[in-house]
Parts: sequence; structure tokens; C-alpha cells
Amino acid sequence: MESKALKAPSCSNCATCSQGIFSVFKGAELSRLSEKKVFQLYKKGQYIFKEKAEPKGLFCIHDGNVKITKESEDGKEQIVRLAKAGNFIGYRALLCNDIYQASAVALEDTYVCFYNKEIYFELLYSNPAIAAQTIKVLTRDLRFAENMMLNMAQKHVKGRIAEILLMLEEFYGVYEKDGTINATLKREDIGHLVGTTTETSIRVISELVKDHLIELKGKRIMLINKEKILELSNRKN
Amino acid sequence: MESKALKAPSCSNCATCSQGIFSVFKGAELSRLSEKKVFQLYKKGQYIFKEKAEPKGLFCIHDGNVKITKESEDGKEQIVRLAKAGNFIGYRALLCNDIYQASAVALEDTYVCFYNKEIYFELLYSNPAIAAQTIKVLTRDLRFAENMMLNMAQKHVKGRIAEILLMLEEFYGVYEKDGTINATLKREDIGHLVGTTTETSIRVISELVKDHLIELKGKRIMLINKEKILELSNRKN
DNA sequence: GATGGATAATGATTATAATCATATTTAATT
DNA sequence: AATTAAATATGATTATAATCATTATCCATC
Repeated sequence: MESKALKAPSCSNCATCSQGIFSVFKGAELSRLSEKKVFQLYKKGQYIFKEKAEPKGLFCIHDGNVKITKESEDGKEQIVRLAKAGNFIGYRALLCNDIYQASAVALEDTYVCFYNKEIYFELLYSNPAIAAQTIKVLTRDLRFAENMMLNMAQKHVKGRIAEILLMLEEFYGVYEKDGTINATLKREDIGHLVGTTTETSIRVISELVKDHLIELKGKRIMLINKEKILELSNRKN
Repeated sequence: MESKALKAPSCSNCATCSQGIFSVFKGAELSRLSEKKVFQLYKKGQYIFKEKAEPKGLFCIHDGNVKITKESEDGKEQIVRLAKAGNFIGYRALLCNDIYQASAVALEDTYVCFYNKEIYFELLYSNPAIAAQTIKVLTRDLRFAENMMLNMAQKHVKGRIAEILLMLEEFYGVYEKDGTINATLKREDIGHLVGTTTETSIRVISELVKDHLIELKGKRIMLINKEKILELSNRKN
């Protein structure tokens, strides 16, 4: 599988990336960015970057969803973060001159803008507002990661999954037509998010359906009793 | 318990904080920092700051060890990070203008320098190198947090504790005289680091002693078979 | 050196989730 | 439409760790 190079949309009139690291750019800087970027399609399941590889630049998701995963020594996958349109990925390794500590995989067909690191660092050093924005993004990631630590360390699988479902709805939003979460994660992925097996993930979600806390519409999930889900996520059993 | 205000050591000839956020400062900036800082002793068990409070500034540990903890809704403690002399604490909330998402507790009698946020932000905005240094610290924290996510999500308690012991030795170093880890964490704290109960933490550590992977010298722990410990931390059982 | 409080150790029982096995359903591909 | 593959579902069994209970040890302080 090879990613395809496509005609890139201009950064100047792009609405998607407006909350990310580059949100502080305007006019001239935006067109400077646009000039050198590469626009690519990664098909569902394809790697955008791989753990242990050396970063060559920064990615911004134009359309699609991505999971950031780590692999344990015995081969199990852990999803450490999710990313959607407008999010940047691959900046942690880049910023501390490290190899990637995690991989990025397209959860569906995903369009990505790539900025090589020279451009990124040139802009980072020339514009203090970008540093500030970068710091903001990192602190948000750190908060998320530490919440996940607590989630996994202190809760039983049911509570963890309840919390993750609330997080997914918050992060991806809902499809207005039917109220389902705007993302289609497999049970396996949900398991990899909360540190459990696929079977247990399936069982717990089935239970939640049986107890009328959630409903399935095809592959998609709708939360129908958020108070109870929140309650589940807060208590241990 | 109230923290005591003491005569502060000068930043200008302080060796401890040389790897932290302020490591890029020199001469005039260092004395500017020194002028306004407050030096305090927090006794063992005392809070340096508390979850949900509003940050007033930045702390730098001059001497001692600190745990950063979060509390789950049902009252269980999770240690999300450890800090030692030279480390800064309390910057995450400050940097994103958030309330504290975690508390800081002195693990032993600990001396801390406090810089109010006005000074910190003044220096952060005036000196791009500090922003870069701050970014470096945040990426390191993020890497740690994501490793911990994997540790907790994918491993059994024994493997988690093995990994934490290696981390503790790496982070605190060993006391040359007897080779023990330079920190005295209670079994309870170790449990709170890896998301298990005090009893299980005690049991696992006893097993490790019985299997000659570690040795206890009073309250202190010495790793005597690191290869085996590493192996334990990598496999699941 | 005795007392009390914290920390560590250990046992018995129960709850939780992993593992292994096998269906069933759904989606993808020819 | 038929075939295959992937994803979901469910059952039985075992492994792991939580919980509850009790005892032992260490330390600080009087």
C-alpha cells in the first residue's frame, strides 16, 4: 500500500485546521505553508508513520480519523490518542528530536497535509505564538494521557468503556440525523483504548445495549442514557 | 500544617535546577528570578498544591521528592508523575490557564522555590529559549504518561511493578554505599503508581524478594537481577 | 523500654477479566 | 449470488487480583 500524492487544498482558505498548531497563522504565512506541503491519501488501515521511525515533518489531518498506537513488547496494541480532521500528529517526536514512540494508522480513508520539518521549525522559531500554541496542544495531550492513566489504573473494564464512550462522543461529536457518535471504531479498537481484550470489549458493549444505556445503529454507537453511563464511569462496579 | 518561609538560596549559584525549565537562564535573568522567589519547606506528607485549585505560580524542587497524584471519583489515588530535586512542578495547569488537575505531595521533607506566575510568563514570553525548554519538558512528560498508559493497560501487576522498579532506579539513581534506590516509597505508593491495591503491591514485592530479583535494606529497595526484572516487565506472566 | 500508630505480611474468599473454543452475523470480493 | 474473510457474539474454564480479615513488624514518642 502506497499513499497517493494529490493536489493539495490551499491552507489559506482551509477551515479544518483552524484550531491546531498553525491556527495563529495568517495571510503570507499561510501561503508560505501551502507552497511546500504535500497532500496525501492514506487508505483505511494504512500507516501514516511508524513507531521507531525518524520524523521528517509534521502531519495535519484534512479529512478522516486516525489512531495513535503503541505496541507492547509482547505485541499487544495500545491506542494512546485519537486524532480527527484539524488535528496535527507526529509533533511530539519532532519537537524533542526523538524517534516516533507510537504509530499513526488511518481508521478510515484519510487525507493528510504533510509539512517538512524545516518549514515547521522555521515558523516555530520565527513566531512565538506558534510556540505558545504548541505548548497548549501538548498540555492538552498531557491532560488526556494522565486522565487515561487514572481511567485504566483505577477502574474496572465496564467503567473504563463507559468513560471512553463519553470521551468519543465529546471528541467526535454526533451525527445529527441519528444521534450516533461520528466515528466507527471496532470493538477491537475500543478494547485497545481501554486495555482489554476484544472479547471483553464485545461483552461489555453488549451488556450496555441490553441495559439500554447505548444503542447500536449498524456499526455506529448512540449513547441513550448518558447520566447512567457517567455514573458507571465514576464508580467501580 | 503550614509551610515555612525560609531564606532562599540564590538561583545564580544553584546547581540543582540546571536541567529544568529555567536551565537556559544566565546572569542577570537568574538574579531577577531570585529576587522575587519564595523558598519554603514542605514537611513529609504535606500538600504543595491541590487538585482543582488555581495555580498562582511555578514550583521548583530544591531538595526532596514529590509525588503528583490524581484522585478518582471514588476516592482512589493515582500517582501520575514523580518529581525530584531540580524538577519543576505545577506548570501544566499554569501553561494552559487551567485549574490543577492533580495534587503535589511531599514524599519527604522537601524544600521548594516558588516563582509567581507573572515572573514566569514575563520570562517565557521574553525568551524564546524558555518556550523551547518548556516544550521539551512537556514532550518528556507526555512520553512518560503514554508509556505508563501502556504499562497499566497491557500488563499484569507483576510486570507493572517490575517496570516501575526499573523506572524508579533510573529516575532516582542508586545510593553508592549499598546500591539501593535513592527513594523510599511505601508499598502503598507503589500500588498507587501501578494501579493496584496495597496488599497486592506487598505480595508482589515479597515474591520478587523470594525469587532473588530484588533485596530489601530496611525501607529501601535494591535491584539485584535487572535482566530478570526487565524480562518480567516485558512479558505478561 | 513501653505504648500506640503506621506499615508490612499473610490467609481465605470472591469478583473480575483473560483465555480458549466455537458459533453467528456482517461486510467484502470474486 | 456465492464465497470468503472479518467482525461480533457467546460459552466454559482458568488465571489474576480485589476484598475482607487478621497478625506481625517496625518506628516514633512519651
